[in-house]
Amino acid sequence: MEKIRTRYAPSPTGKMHVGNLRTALYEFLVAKHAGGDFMLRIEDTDQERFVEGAIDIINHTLEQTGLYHDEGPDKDGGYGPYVQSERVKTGIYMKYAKELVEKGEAYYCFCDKARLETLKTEVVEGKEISIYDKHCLSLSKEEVEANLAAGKPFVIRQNIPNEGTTTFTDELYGDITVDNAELDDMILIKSDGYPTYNFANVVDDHTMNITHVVRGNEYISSSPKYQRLYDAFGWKSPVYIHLPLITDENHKKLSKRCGHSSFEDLIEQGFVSEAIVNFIALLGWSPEDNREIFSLDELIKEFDYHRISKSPAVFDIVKLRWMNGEYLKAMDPERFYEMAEPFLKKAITKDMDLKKVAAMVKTRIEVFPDIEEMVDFFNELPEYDTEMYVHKKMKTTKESSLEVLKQLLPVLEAQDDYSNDALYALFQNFAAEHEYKNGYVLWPVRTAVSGKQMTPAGATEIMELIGKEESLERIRKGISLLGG
RNA sequence: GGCUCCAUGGUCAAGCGGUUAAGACAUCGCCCUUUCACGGCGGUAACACGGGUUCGAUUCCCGUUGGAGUCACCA
Repeated sequence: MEKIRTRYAPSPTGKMHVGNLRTALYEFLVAKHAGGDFMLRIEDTDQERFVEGAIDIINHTLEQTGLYHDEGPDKDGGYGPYVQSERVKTGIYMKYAKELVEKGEAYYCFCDKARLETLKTEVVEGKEISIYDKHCLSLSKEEVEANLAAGKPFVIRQNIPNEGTTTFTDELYGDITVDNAELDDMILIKSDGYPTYNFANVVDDHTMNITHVVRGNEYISSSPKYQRLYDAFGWKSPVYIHLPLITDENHKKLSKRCGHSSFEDLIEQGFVSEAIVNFIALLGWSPEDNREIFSLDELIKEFDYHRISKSPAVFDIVKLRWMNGEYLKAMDPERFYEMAEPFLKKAITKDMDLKKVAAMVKTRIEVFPDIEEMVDFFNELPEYDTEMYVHKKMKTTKESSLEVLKQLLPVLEAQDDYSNDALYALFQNFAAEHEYKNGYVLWPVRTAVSGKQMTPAGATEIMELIGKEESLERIRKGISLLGG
């Protein structure tokens, strides 16, 4: 059995789209599950769309997500170069294109833009549709030579017959057959001498010995053309695995507009890479059991590509948030603190034990930016409505709260130990003495001391953190707000 | 519009001829609790429709409808 080789072949055009990341992940998983090799190849044949720094983003993202490659621009495995613009220089694409021309499977085309324009007839949803009319196929060898000699710009097109059908096989979708008449004579070599993606992809996958081609569903309709290329060369076609699309909540292809379409967006929004990887792994694939939390290593172990589904999946950010929360809860406290620190410092400028605050918040947030709103009251008592003192279950009212707070004030003033335990004991005693329920006294205290409807901690923990002076001040403020 | 693909709750999804049609997120309720959250328990909620095939269809076939993708000198 030959060793499985997959490749991730991104174009350096900007951020890492989550769809692309999922493709990379599945390619990685398909290879690694079978002990195969995962390769990185940069497809930069479109100089116009090239974005400076995009290759760094690709490398950085792969590193951050743990999708290490066995071969790539930085790791020669004997199949290099691994960047298409460098491969162009070796003449490989032109060589193979000419081979096709000789076989009659491709031909030179000298049609200019203006003529091509006239071929565009139908306009559907703003898109012009055209099929090349094989005009240049009828050129004689002499005419072609003459044009070439005259330095006339040319492209090389694939020659697809108008009759018959073409079939290719996808591992998931089975056999897919289309009429050849539907297939356009696509351009293999552009007038700038660069190959198109369509051509370079086939040539490279074959020459780099790729066994499994894993790619997005959007390529399914051009796959028959690639199949014809393999057949024309007499090459064995790879195993195709087309992945279902990832869509937004409107079931449309994920776009930049939705704000969380790229890995970078997600990281910026406070998600951790492990959670992102875990989540997108489950977008279009499910394990045999009901497990949902997977490390990358566990995914490698469990990933059977036959269980990839065929229907598109909505990218549900709400579920991602939940999953991220699960990762945060399970995270090593040290690492959590490190990552939470910037957000804590943004909300709390006073001197305070931030590690304790971090611990409070760890099990209650889903993404890091949640922290700010949750802890800002530590820094400064917010304006609040005295209605918050009213709690049905605790049986507190504004009046009862005022009463309790007033009774408590001297006791708290006399208290020097403001540790959580000591304070809690104090409140319990106080409650017992006055035959109050715990909540009856703790609710107003917590409200006074936090000014918030909900807090990541109880009254006593809050008081321990802000200290005696600040606690007393806030309670006095409460008393005065309540009219006492 | 042509072609291709897809179709189980709001979402991710299991199922691969006979099931009370799993599970997770979300949602709702209860419990726990010094509030909220966490956690625990429970509830609501799905096989798009119509024909076949079959003793029996969510499952197989055909059609309808719906959705998506694609139709570049972009990938």
